[in-house]
Amino acid sequence: MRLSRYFMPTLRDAPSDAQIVSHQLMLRSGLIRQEAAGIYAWLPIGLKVLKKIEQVVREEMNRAGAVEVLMPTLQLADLWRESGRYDDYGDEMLRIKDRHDRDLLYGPTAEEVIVDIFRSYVKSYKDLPKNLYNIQWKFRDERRPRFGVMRGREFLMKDAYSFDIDETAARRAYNRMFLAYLNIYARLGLKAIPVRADTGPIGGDLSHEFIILAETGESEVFAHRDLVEMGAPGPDIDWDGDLQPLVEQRTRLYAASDEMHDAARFEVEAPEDKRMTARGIEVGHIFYFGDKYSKPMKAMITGPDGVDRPAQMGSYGVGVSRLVGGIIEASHDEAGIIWPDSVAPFGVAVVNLRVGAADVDAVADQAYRALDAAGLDPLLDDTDQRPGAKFTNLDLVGIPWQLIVGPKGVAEGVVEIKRRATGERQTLPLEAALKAIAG
RNA sequence: CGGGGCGUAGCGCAGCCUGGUAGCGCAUCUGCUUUGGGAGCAGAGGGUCGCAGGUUCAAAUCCUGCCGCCCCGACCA
Repeated sequence: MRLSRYFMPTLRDAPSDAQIVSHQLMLRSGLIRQEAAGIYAWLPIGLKVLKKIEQVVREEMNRAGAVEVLMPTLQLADLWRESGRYDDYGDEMLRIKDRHDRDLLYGPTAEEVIVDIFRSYVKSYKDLPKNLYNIQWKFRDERRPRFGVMRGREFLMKDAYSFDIDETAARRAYNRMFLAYLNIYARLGLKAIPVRADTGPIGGDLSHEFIILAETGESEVFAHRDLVEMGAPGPDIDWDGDLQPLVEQRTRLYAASDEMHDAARFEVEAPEDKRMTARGIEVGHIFYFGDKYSKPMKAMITGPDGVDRPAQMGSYGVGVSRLVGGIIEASHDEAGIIWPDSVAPFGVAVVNLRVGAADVDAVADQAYRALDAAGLDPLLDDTDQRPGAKFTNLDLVGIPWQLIVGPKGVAEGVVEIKRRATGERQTLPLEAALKAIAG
């Protein structure tokens, strides 16, 4: 992409509405534009990042055996009357009427719709297990939207729903999601901690929130240090096998957010040098809720004994749009965003420092074509701004590499490369520079 | 939903107290000079001062109502 033809409106000053760093950086680097409280338009590079995160989530869900669908944003109120939630949900639900005066709503979540789909096709235990997910915009009319996309009213969420014949099988489904989530966050360059979450009236221990570590995070986490260092299980586990040991390895170590924290237990379960207190952002939540929806909505499964039982369900959410802000909170410096390679809007920026000088243009072009051919999705800065402005902007936007082509270097047959994350620079011949970036 | 704050050019702000020609920086446009970390000079354009009503000879400024946005708290991907 040529920057001169692109749309990447950066701002020198952050709009005063934005208070937290990720929100300021998202506005300044032209990722989003606010249209109303908690409602944002996604501009080109913001959209690219969002799509990349979405794709990571999709790949890991698929790997864990989930199957993608796409449910509508608008849902029928009647389905919610069946589950009993229509009246309970309150003002957070955006209610709409169509021209026939029929009650609709903009979905804040999709349990009702997925149960409606599931029940109309699946009747036998032989068709289980099933895990269906979608990545779709949700709307919750929050009392107080804030923190930019971290707490918007309209947000992109991956929500998965598992269906099983009994609780034992449902636990297996839960375990798959538990481990898949750790892999997702690891691929996004994040350190995530699964913490036990309140299960509400259902009870049991099958609910976890995933909190990514960021100094500016909104909630406090207390965890055994080994849990953080243990990291993700990786993609090459046997997803159909017994995952319980891998999950237990991680759930037996102490981890709690402030509302569930028990200081006395923390001291017993973690030796002093292993006790970690940090700030974080909740970016995922998984739980098992049995027949809470399948029972009232009559999603019945016939078992091997010929008896019908409501499907045992779980649901699993990842805040995709929230992760954009979360990654920035976890990874930035004074100059701007530092994207992990896996989600960066462009892999590398080719910086032409003297647009119009034939020899410089030629080298920049050559570098751009080579990086494009190598699949690095390069951005060619062919604008007529001064060098300082280009560097400042590219640092702000956080493109992982800069390949800098200037008249001095070209005269000597070299270019410069700079790694955004570390600031490390190297001056070397073009071929070597391309190799260093393309790996 | 309780408490607090703010709406003046695309962005950041001053002016309001004490009513009297709407300003500054950045950005934008034109020209010249510049060009390795947000250039310099000269010129230009851009505003129903959130909206409505009121007071007044006169309202960005004072009064009333409404709307929008932000922050703190209780709730959430």
